[in-house]
Amino acid sequence: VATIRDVARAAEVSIATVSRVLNGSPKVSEDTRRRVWEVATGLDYWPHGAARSLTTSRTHTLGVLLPDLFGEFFSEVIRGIDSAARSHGLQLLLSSSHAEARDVIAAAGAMRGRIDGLVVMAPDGGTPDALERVRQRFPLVLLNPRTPVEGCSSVSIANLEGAHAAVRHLIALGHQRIAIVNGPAGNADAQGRLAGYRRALREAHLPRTPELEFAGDFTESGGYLECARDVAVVGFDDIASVRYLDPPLTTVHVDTFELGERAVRLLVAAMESPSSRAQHEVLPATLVVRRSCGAPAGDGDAATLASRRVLARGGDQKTMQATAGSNNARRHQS
Amino acid sequence: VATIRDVARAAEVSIATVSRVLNGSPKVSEDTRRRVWEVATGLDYWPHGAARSLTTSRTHTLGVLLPDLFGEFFSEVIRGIDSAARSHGLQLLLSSSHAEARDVIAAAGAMRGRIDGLVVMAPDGGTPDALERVRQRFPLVLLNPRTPVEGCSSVSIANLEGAHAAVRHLIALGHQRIAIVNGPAGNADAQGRLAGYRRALREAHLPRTPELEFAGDFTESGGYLECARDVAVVGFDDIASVRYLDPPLTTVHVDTFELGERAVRLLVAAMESPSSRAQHEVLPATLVVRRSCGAPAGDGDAATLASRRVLARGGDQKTMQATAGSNNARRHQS
DNA sequence: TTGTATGCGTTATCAT
DNA sequence: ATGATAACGCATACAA
Repeated sequence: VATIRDVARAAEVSIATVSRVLNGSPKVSEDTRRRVWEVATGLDYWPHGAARSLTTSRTHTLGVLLPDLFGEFFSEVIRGIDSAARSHGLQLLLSSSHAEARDVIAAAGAMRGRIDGLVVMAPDGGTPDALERVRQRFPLVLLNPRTPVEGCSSVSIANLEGAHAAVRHLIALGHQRIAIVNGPAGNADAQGRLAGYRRALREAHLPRTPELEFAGDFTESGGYLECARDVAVVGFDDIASVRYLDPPLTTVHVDTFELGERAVRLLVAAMESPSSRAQHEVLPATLVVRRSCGAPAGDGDAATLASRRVLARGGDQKTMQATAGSNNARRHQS
Repeated sequence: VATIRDVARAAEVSIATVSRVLNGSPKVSEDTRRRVWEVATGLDYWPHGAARSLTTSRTHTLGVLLPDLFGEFFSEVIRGIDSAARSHGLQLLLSSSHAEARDVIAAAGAMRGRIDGLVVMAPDGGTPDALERVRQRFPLVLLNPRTPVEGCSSVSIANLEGAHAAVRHLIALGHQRIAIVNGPAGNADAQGRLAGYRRALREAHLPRTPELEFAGDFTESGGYLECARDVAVVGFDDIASVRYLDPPLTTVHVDTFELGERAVRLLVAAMESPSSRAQHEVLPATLVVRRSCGAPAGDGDAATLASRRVLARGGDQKTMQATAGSNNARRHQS
């Protein structure tokens, strides 16, 4: 509970001098510097953050707004954000569960004067000009934005390309009836993936079947499909646990950790030179072939059989599944 | 960038009146109240958090110190913390990667003046009197403390009881050689689990075999065991993904979400009445029997066989595995 | 009901 | 090299 004034009194100097010592100003005699340090540690003095940032108008803190915290996807995003922030000596002010635009505004408003910049993962509903109001308060970086915001850096996922590669893979394996279990229609990721899915079908001259386009909710249970036939499955995001499924899930891999890391890098850049132009980075989404579409090594029947169980259990958080009915008449009973 | 003064000027009142309106003071005429509100929203005025908390000495923010952010365990803890905090209108200042005592001190110090209370999950090394220095700054709650701190609420996991139940289960199934893949020796969780493990052995009059007590690191790879025999496996923590393993993992279940939730509840209680006595809650750890120790329904052989694969892939974050060589001479080749 | 003035704990701009 | 002192943006006790 000691303030800078207490230290000054005890060290018999002015508070200005104490401040100089604490901030490592060179214009202090070695003698008093030592004395002040001793007194400060003796009183166990801790500077008051709010007071400090009131004068400096810097908080050394980054705000983070997420729609949710559930599951390995967000977990890794935060870890990436934290890692990058920490390497810049920045703390994290976290706030989640922002479904609507005015939630975002409210949360950002509560952060006014407490952060130097903000990372926002906008919710499905999209936040049209709401983000514009935020942007003129502090530097802003968007994570996977539904639509770009003027003068605002962003980093997003190559959803279209990822889904495209996934469906092409299934087609190459000989599948013809290919379904997509997607996210909500308004969701930016979902839209990109749907576009990739459709493009791949188009390129292969396969018909587009509305009944095979499911608008899920990115949850595990959302991945359930009522289907009694064997299917090949490919997921999206490659969260850690899917490789332990049986069979290991073939997925589109996205480096979620890096997603968060990059956002912070862009944010720091924007903070350091506010005049610099906004940058838009896109994280690659690459196909990782494991065994849920049939084993590469030839024991395809067993793998295909097993893949049915994976599907029945549902997918994973933030997971898109492109499914295909086997047209090779491989049928088994587990 | 509008301050309270700008609003006051534009509304032709004093800043005191603006402050009153913003904070919902009743002693304001309905007329001026409306006018101030209009001007404030017109100027898109956002109160400055640091300034506000400098005068009120309240921040509406909780600090959270964790040793790490990796995996489903911490993910759920944070989610629980966030959920409870949000229900109290509190924000979260997050900081992770605190291995040593002085890391904790440093992180807590950086939070001085920015938080109203602190939740700390102390690292393995333990933080003897370091936490004492923290405690006299703001209300403090410990998550799974290695050793209790005077006047400091805590919530921990019934590690001993959980491990005890797990080992008893294995013994009841007829296993005699039971190993434990644990965490670091200094870790509080690890110590409790080891005690429970040993007690169960003792009660069953089974010999204690030092070679079967492995000090792992709570990571997935740490769960690897070089063993060519079939084993039954039981994990600890019951993170979401283990039920999707094949066979589904029998584990000691801990409500990790609630762990975080409770910590915040205790913290809020301590914040509201600083004079109240410290409370120590213990979260139950109950055995959930799935199939990794043999199927309850009788197809034990197949399940035991499959369980070997689970072990070979390693356990999970924050997972203890009690493993047992089958003494029933059930041997299979996968 | 409203305004004035003081203080919250720092940093920074002046002097000295 | 050091010390007054004025901000920083706001809340509040006290006056009016």
